[in-house]
Amino acid sequence: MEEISKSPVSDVPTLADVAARAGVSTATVSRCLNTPDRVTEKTLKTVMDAVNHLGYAPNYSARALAAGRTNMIGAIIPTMENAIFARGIQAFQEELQKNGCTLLVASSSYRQDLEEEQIRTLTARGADALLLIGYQRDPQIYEFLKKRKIPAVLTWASEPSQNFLSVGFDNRKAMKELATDVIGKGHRTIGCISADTATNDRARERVEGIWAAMRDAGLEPDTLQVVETAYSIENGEAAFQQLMSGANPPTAVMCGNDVLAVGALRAAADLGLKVPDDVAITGFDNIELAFVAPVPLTTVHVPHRRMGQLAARALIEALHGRSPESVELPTEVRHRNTL
Amino acid sequence: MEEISKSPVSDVPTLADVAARAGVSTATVSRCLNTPDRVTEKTLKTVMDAVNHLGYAPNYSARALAAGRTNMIGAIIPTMENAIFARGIQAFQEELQKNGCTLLVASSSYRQDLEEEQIRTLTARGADALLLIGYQRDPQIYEFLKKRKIPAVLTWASEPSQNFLSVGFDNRKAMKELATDVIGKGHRTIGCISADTATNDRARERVEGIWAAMRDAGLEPDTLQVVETAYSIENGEAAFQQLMSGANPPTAVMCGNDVLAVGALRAAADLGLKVPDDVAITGFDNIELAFVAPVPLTTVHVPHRRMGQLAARALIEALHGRSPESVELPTEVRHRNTL
DNA sequence: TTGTAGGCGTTATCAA
DNA sequence: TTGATAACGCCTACAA
Repeated sequence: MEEISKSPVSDVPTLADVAARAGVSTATVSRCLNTPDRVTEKTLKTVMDAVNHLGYAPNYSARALAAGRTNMIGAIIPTMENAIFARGIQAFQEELQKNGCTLLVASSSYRQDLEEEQIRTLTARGADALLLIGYQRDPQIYEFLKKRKIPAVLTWASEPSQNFLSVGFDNRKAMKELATDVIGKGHRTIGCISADTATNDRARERVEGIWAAMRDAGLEPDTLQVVETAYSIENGEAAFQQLMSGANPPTAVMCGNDVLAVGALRAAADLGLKVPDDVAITGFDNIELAFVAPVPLTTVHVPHRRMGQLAARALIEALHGRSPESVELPTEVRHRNTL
Repeated sequence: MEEISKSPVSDVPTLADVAARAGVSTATVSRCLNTPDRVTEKTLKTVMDAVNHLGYAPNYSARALAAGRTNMIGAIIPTMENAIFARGIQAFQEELQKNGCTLLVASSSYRQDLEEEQIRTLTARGADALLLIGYQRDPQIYEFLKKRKIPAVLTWASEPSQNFLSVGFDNRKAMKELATDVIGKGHRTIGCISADTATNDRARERVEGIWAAMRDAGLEPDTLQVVETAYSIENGEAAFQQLMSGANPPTAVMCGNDVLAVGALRAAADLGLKVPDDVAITGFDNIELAFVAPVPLTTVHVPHRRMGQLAARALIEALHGRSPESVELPTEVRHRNTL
């Protein structure tokens, strides 16, 4: 990595320039910009005229340094590639913007070590607050954030201990509800395609939700055939094939998300299996893919946009020194044609 | 919008703290961090020990203020909601990260006025460089960037005049190629569902590509039936219905992107039309949706990830004071089952 | 190789 | 209501 050198500074106007032109002090200009009510209407006008004339825009680095606050909020998400997080983050960003904050993003590629690195990077960059996905991470990270007094909101999950601010939903409950429906349809041999349950709390809770439903129905949870794989259509296909070629192929395959489910759907078609007659398949998230799929997917609807919006509000609240409450959003089984 | 007040500053270590602990000056610490080669191995070790012990992390606001550079690069995209931009932006971010830069994002909701506002915001926030989508915008913006000496790369398009740095592809050529195939299949009555051609250069060029192919084939371009609408599956459905209920329903409907095409596909199914027998439908972008669609979509493949990566590199080059060349990436018609 | 010291553009405290 | 002025944390000539 080489040094980046900046070309000779272009002369962008500063507070001092505005002050000079308006014939006031820089302090007054600053007030006009930040607390207009603490200034005479007349001086305000004079100053704003100067601002407009010069095309002045504040230097946020300087402002951040002086004020100890950047108005930037960071979000670290596993990936930007699929619609799962995109919708929520889009809403998050819109809400931030309404409140004068800018979004700083980083992606962790579903890796905990990278996430930790990103957290340090974004905080060093001055992120005033952070949006994180899920709750499972090294306790040191939480200590770090606490020590630095950086509010964080955990999303796409409901933090069980309630020790942290979270705006999300109960993955376990949501999946249990769907699993109960699956079992209600008479399925007794069930398969599951999941993301890595060791590091991904959302994935783990979803699997646990299936187990819970099985127990409630008097089924032996151990009979759930779980295949763990990374989220992608291709992996969903492979996992489905693996499940169906086993000794005791499931009659229903519950997938950790819609992307995997679409893969399963394709694999089923390749195997000549009719969905849902030969095999039932379910998803999770209710992204576009779900209702555009070859067979419209029965899945769990998650209020992504609302979650992003509320997460932003919670963080803004926290930055205002208030103590926002965690919120658990409702999810809802969306019945379509694969169950 | 209310003031955000920060809680009493948590004591995060500063350069001075490190210097004190290592028994050197702040200048030396700064050198250890930025130009390790200009420092004794011994002092480097002493200093780095202190850094680690204190858990020091640089304050980027201060650094930015002093150095006149933030190492943040902004991207303003029409929307983060769908996969069209997500894949490219993800790659862009990954490449930035490799080079020590952080991504700042804003979305313009496909509105030129908002985009302009975002450009000003991100530059005020200190973005060293910018990624923009398309090339059509108020010339004043380009002047503004030039005056501020902020490198910008135009993407998802090839800037025709070659006056600006761009890393993208030729929308016109790409769509012309696809249209030529459509015509080659014998279609003479063609429809087109496009985004707003007045403000969206990519959309406009794609339509022009169809016209060009028609002219080459001796067809009258005016006979192309164009419906303009915002990108969404629902709008694609509505537009398709509108086209098919016209006096002279097309036998082929070329869509401005895959999202619209999927909508068209659904509408066709609702109307009881077989694709491609009764009507051909094409997309653009080749996002996941395209090959998962009820009928796998014939579309134009765009190298999104490569584009994002090269755009990042171009910007980094520019920040190093070099003059990167624009690059036009090849696209390629992906034949599947809807034509 | 290292230290000194000025300055980057704002904010915010304190007087006036 | 306004104006001086001291931070804010770091970088970088310039000296030593």
